[in-house]
Amino acid sequence: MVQEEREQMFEKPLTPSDVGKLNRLVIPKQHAEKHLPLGSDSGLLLSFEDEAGKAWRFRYSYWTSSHSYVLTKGWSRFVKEKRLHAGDVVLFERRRSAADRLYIRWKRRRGLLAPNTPAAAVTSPSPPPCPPGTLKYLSTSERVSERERERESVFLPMVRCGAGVGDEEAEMTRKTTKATPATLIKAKRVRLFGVNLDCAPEQ
Amino acid sequence: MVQEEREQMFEKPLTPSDVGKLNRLVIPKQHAEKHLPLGSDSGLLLSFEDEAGKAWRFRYSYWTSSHSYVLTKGWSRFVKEKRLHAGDVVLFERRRSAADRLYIRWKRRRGLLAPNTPAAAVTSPSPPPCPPGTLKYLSTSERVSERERERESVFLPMVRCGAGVGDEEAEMTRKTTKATPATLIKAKRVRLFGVNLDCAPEQ
DNA sequence: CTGGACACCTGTACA
DNA sequence: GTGTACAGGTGTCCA
Repeated sequence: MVQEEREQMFEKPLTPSDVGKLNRLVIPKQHAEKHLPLGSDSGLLLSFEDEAGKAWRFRYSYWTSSHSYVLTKGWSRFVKEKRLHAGDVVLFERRRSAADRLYIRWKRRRGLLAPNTPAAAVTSPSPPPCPPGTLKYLSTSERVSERERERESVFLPMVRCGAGVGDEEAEMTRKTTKATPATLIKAKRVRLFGVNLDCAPEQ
Repeated sequence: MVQEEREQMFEKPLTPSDVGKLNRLVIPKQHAEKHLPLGSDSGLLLSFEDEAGKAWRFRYSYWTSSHSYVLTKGWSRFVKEKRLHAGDVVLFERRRSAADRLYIRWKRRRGLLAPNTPAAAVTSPSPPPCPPGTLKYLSTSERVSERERERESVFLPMVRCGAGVGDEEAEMTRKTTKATPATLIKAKRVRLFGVNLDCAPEQ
């Protein structure tokens, strides 16, 4: 795959609620306001590309009741397909040369006993459905029902995932990206990150 | 009371959600589209008469997201006053000679052990607030709040209802009523069931 | 401030 | 496999 220069916007370690029945991801306010300005809109559809080139559309909005920015619609499908769990980390990136291209990546939670060991983390680019080399126990509630396994092929409660390993461990730079200040978002054409985007305004 | 010839449009066994906190009744699509055409309107106020002659106005609308027809505004008050529970059945009728006259009736759920026993069902016509001869325990969540008792007078957790019994068991014919095909609904004056109605368009 | 109304959303069942 | 129906939810608005 061609090397595209991307820069990380932010990352978030997933909470139990982020991967639970609430079907939403809370985006820390600081990151949301710096990188994903909502403007005056109540909601917005954003498209992120995963490591396989698959597009993921998420509804992005602000919940006044909880004063938080959230990804709602579409998020639960992502959680399911990627088999994300609490502690796993999602990373949001954008292409440096074209800020309208958004990317989403993920990595397994670092081992609790070796938090600084790079090898302890498994990232998304490999086989997305199941991280390689990990021994994972799926509780009954986590098991994928037979009827909607989508593209998965392993559904045993205890599965040993494929041997494919070796992935560039994303550099976890904490440096804040030099983001364009929040721009007013209107209708279909949106100026985001200083770039005009075609975002479908809801309804 | 004078014998008015009515015909049943449809009936629906209430689900827990229909009588719960969602404050809405889902009307099965087949029945909605056959008997309650919405036309191009997003919402409509329909007035139904109960067995006591009391008028009940419900907001009737279509939820595009779930592709379902629903009664919303006013429905929860009906559920409360009639003490409806999951499994109870609501019946929607119209007068044969004047299709603009809509009626709503209800009956208690049939006993699970004697599903074909007419006496096992209690219907609406008697004392509307509480079916006669029944000993009913209201859980805290079912209790009517002091603030919106409206016309009710009994609010004890455990109440023994009046002695009035004996009601004609409504014939549960499954025959589909020969309904007028959906007619375009516009503004205040509406053609419904082949009859012009004055329905207040919302907003 | 609270509850009702409202317009969304989703998992499941099923044809 | 895909789409439809709907039971069961959500946050937001507003009286």
